[in-house]
Amino acid sequence: MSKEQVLPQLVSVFQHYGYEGATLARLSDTTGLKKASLYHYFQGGKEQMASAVLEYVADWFDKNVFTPLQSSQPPRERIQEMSQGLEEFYHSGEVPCLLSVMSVGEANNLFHQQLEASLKHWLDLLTKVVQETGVTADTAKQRAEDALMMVQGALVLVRVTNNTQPFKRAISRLPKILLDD
Amino acid sequence: MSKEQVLPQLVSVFQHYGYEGATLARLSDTTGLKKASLYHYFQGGKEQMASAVLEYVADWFDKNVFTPLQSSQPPRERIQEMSQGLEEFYHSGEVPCLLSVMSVGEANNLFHQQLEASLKHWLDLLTKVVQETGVTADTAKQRAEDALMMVQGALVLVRVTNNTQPFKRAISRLPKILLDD
DNA sequence: GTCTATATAGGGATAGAC
DNA sequence: GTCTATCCCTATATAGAC
Repeated sequence: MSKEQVLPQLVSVFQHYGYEGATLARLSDTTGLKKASLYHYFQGGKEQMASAVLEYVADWFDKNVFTPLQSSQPPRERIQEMSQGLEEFYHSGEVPCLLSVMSVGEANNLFHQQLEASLKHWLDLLTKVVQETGVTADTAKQRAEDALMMVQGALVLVRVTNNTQPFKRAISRLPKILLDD
Repeated sequence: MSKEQVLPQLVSVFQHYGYEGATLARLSDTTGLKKASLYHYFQGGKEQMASAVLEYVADWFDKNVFTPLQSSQPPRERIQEMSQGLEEFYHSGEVPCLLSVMSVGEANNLFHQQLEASLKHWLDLLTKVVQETGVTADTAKQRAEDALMMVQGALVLVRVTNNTQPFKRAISRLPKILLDD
């Protein structure tokens, strides 16, 4: 068993239970590793596990969402690829967003910098893509913000209503929001 | 000291720390009442406190957001009044949304019905208002969903970026989203 | 109605055997 | 590298005095 094998399982627990709800007992049950074994991989304990989880997800986004956004294709195609990455990650919204659950309570103090950096990076890249279509920097930034709000809001709606349609629709409307079709 | 006096303080703790993060110690510190005194008001303990908090907020929304939405004024004015209620409640997004923080982990099991009912009620009322402007039921529902996504997403963005502008802009754009200006 | 004191369980974390 | 056993602290909850 390696760190890379347990991390996705830890990710899932933190996504679904949040930082305080992600108890060592649950992390242990999910991974099949006893608490002491988890401490073998993460000497910093739960806090380090959460930090590693955020880093893991940030890397995943880099590869599957941010890199496509920076490709040499036309804006519309890049946005399309981003959408595919989002659908793959959030599974139509069935998977809660780490950004949202980790920005609460104690966790928000511990990881605020990591969270803010990730979000701002995403916002910056999106803004640049939109700007390439010829709009002003301000307009581009607002559209990028609108797009992220839509995605984040959709994730909340899906969680509460147990209905994945809002997420699917939000994703499908990203091109319209960003490119003003 | 009465239940009505402590409830707003409990609301604040649950909003900022979530269900698992809202420890009795924090609830005690915030209210100035010792734990045993909190149990005097809420014999069902923390679970009942959370439930009462959700009910309190639902009542507040009924009075300050939902009732205005059902007035005899034209749709635009009613939406304007809803926006004022939202601004008052969320303080430009500085106050996290209970719907979002309570739909995580254990709390999501305990309170899912209450949360879903509140959200669906809001969605229904908004849909009706939009429908009065002459659009189809489907279009009205989609716009209502868009509006709520925008608000919820804005609250996440504000929490993570420590910048209230997205929320203010989201609120100001509600008429456009709902009435398609 | 509010308190101190206390009971009981669960949380995070560590020691040390294998 | 994984485990059992254990430590200490915090969390929820209760008993009973004032």
